Amino acid sequence: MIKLTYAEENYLKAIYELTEAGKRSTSTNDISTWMKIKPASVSDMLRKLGEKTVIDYRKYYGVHITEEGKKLALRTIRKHRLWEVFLVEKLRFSWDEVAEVADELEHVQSPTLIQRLDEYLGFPKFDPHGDPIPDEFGDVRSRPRVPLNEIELDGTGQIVAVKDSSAAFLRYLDKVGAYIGARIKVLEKVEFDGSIEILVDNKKTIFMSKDVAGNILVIQ
Amino acid sequence: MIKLTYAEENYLKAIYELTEAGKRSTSTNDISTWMKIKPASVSDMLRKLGEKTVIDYRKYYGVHITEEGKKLALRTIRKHRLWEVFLVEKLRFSWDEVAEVADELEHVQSPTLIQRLDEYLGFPKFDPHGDPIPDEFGDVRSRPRVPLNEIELDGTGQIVAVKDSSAAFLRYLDKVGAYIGARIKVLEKVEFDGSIEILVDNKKTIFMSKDVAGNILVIQ
DNA sequence: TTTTTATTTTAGCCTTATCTAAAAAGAACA
DNA sequence: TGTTCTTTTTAGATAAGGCTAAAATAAAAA
Repeated sequence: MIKLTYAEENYLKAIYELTEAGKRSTSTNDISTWMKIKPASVSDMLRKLGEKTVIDYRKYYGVHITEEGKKLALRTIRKHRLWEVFLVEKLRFSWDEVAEVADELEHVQSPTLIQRLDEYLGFPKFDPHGDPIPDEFGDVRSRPRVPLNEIELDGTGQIVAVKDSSAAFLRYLDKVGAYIGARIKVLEKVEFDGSIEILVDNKKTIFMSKDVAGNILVIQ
Repeated sequence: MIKLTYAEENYLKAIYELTEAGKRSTSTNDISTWMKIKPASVSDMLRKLGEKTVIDYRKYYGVHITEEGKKLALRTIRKHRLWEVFLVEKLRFSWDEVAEVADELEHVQSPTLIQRLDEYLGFPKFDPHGDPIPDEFGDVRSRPRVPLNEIELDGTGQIVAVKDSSAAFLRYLDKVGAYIGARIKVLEKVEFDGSIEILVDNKKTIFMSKDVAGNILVIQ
């Protein structure tokens, strides 16, 4: 059985997240930027993760995650997202405050704890940001998600996630009244700048730039 | 503001626990045995904790905890015991399974998290083992606790804690029907071996050796 | 194809926290 | 008061995970 340290778990999670977004590999520099750790340190860690066979690592040619690595990364992500649900639903955290605390909680080692937490929360399928929670076997039931700016005029959908999940952006969304789970309808699409007007939950209209809309993911 | 590492927090908690039991100081060897860490490592850590002014440390003469240290230790203990309550009351852990998981959870750094957890649990005053939970200022409202074997014949009381909280001992107690919170009455005290017979919750009688009774703490 | 630039890796250093082996200090006893 | 035994500390090693500076490699430009 492969054992990972706290730091190794963080790297593997980062690599999974960076490679899941379509690309199949990622680079030392990307990981360095994402994790705010110097490239030299990243190189060294990639060597170690390669030796533990959770990634495929060819010097100078980037990183692919292995099946074994994917399983371990998903286990961490599952824990992270379950804790986020707990923080928001049970402890009244707002959805832009949970990431930091969940980053610590996700490393607590106890299969029973996670099983029980999952059960206690009613086996949630999505975290407060709308990201899917892998099941205990690492399976993710994901629905196709489309950036809001790509929805056609009069098209409807439900906000399920954001691409940029910075606290600032999440606060902005809360402020204007867009939140995960909101039902939306596209009322207008402005040709020349790509900005749009949407109706939220059949009661409130919001105007947003193309950039903002591009950061919001919906299912139809 | 004094910052402690994960390991330093563990040492300080151990020192607090070892010195709270009446004694005002503890030794390198005691800490070593308690924490299962070699004396040489303990010595080194005591030097560091001394420099951080959370303990008074004079080489070869044992350790006293300072006021500052006591405050920090109580903060960790508060977190540990709140998590224990959570695990037992919300996640159906049995009270002999929680220590290990709580030892990890107690190091999560987030004042908000602990405040909210406390509130969510209804501001409990005692953990599942009957030990008091310090409030956010480090105040402990503790009642005088007496070993069960010291209660006089026909005396009554309530089980609030155990001295030896090993999983084996806790399971044994559960099995015979003695649990934290149980109301007890001493029905008989056998002179020659110190064993006793008690009535639990006015319905069940239990016979126990002096050793077992000495490990059970009650309030009168 | 050569040169320049950008990326990545290696080498060497630091800190934390552990260990073992050896030395030092204190306690117990003759 | 020495001598022996126990406890504690120091010295030096190791492993993890970070850093900076320098070297190596790949990619881009001339």
